[in-house]
Amino acid sequence: MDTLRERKKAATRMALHQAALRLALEHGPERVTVEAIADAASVSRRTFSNYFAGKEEAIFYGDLLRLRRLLDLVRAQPAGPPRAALVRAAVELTGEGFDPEQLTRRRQVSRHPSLVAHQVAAYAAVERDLTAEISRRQEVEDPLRARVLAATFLAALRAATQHWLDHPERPPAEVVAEAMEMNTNEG
Amino acid sequence: MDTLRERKKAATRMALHQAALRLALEHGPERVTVEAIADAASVSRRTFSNYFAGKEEAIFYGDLLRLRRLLDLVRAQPAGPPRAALVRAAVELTGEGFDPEQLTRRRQVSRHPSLVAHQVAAYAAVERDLTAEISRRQEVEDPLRARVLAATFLAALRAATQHWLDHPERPPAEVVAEAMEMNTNEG
DNA sequence: CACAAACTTGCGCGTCGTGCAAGTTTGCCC
DNA sequence: GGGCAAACTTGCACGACGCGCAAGTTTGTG
Repeated sequence: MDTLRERKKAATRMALHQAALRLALEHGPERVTVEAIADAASVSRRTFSNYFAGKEEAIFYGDLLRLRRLLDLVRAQPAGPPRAALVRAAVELTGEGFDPEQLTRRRQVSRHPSLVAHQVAAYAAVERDLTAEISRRQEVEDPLRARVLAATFLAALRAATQHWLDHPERPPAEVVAEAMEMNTNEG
Repeated sequence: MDTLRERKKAATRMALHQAALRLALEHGPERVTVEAIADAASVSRRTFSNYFAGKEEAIFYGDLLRLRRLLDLVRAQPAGPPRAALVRAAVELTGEGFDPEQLTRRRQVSRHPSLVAHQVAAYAAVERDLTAEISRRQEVEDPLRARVLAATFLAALRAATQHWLDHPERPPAEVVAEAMEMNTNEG
C-alpha cells in the first residue's frame, strides 16, 4: 500500500479536503461550489466526485480520519471491559496533538448550523464498526448493550468536543475525561 | 392556531410526508423524485420545496414529530434530577401507541444505509432544545453535563429504537427501559 | 364586502451527482 | 527498457434539485 498510485490518491484527497475547508471558511459553506473546490485542488469537477459524494463530505473528511484513528485505538486496547477500553482510547486520542491551524478552521465550520447534520453523519459512519468491536469484547453477547454503548460513547465524545470548541479555556483532554466520567457513573 | 389555513398546511405537509414514505418503500428511496412525491400529494414540485428542504426531510418528518413529542413530555415532567425526567419521558413516549402501518414502513426505510445520516440528523435537530431544557432543570449550572446528557440520552433512545426494529420480538417499552438503565448505571 | 396577508404555482437559472467513453498514468513482468 | 493491462482523470450530457421571483389564488379580518 505504499505505491505511487496510493500516495497520489491520498494527496489529492487531502488537497480537496483542505481546499474545501479553506473555501468554506472564506466564503461560507453555502457559497462554495464543487467546481471552486476542484479548481483550488487542481482537478476537474468530475474528479472531485470520484473522491467525495458532496462538498460536506470533503469538509468533514478530517473528522472521519480522526474517528477512524479512534477506532484503531480502541482495537489496540488490551482485553477487558468494553467501557474501560473506550475511555482509554478516547483519552489517548485527545492526548494526541491537534493541528492548531486546522483547529480554528474546524471551530468556525462547526458554528454553521447547516453543517451539524453532516457532522453527526461522520460519527454515525463509524458507529457500526464500533458496535462490532464492542461486541467482540463482550464476554457474554449482548447486542443491545453493544449498540447503546457505541452510540452513547460517540455522542459523549462529540458533545465534549463541541463544548470544548465553544469554551477552549480548559484543555481538551480534561473536558473529554470529565464527559467520559459522566457517561460511566450516574449523576 | 386552529384556523383553516393552519389545518390545510398541516394536511398537505402530512400528505407529502406519507407520499414520500410510501413511494420510498415502493421504489427505493433513491428512485423517487421530488416531482413524484408532489404529484402523489397533488401539489406542485415548487410547493414541495415550501414544506421540506429535500425528500429525506419529508421521509423523516414522522421521526421529527415524535422527537418533538418527546421534548414536550420532558417539559411536562415534574421538577427533579434531569436524568429521571428524561427516562420517564422516554418510557411515556414508548408507551404511547405505535401506528403499526407506519411502523413496517419505518422499518424498511431504516434498513436503507443511505438514509441513516438523515435519520440521525432528525435527532440532532432536537438536541439543542433538549440541552436547554436540561440546563433549566439543573440546580447548579453545568453546560458540559447538560450537553453530554442530552446527546447520550438521545443516542441511547435511537440505539434502542433501531435495535428493536431489528428484533421486534420484545415489546419496545422493555427495550427502551433496558437501554435507559444501561445509560444510568455503570456496566 | 373589500382588502391585506398568506399560500400556490410556473418559470428560469445555477448547481449537483453520475454514467459513459475517450485519453492519460502507473504497476508489473518479460 | 518495452509493452500491456489496470487504474485513474477528464469532458460531455442528462435528469434532478433548490430557490428567487412574479404572477395568480385562497384565507382571515374589520
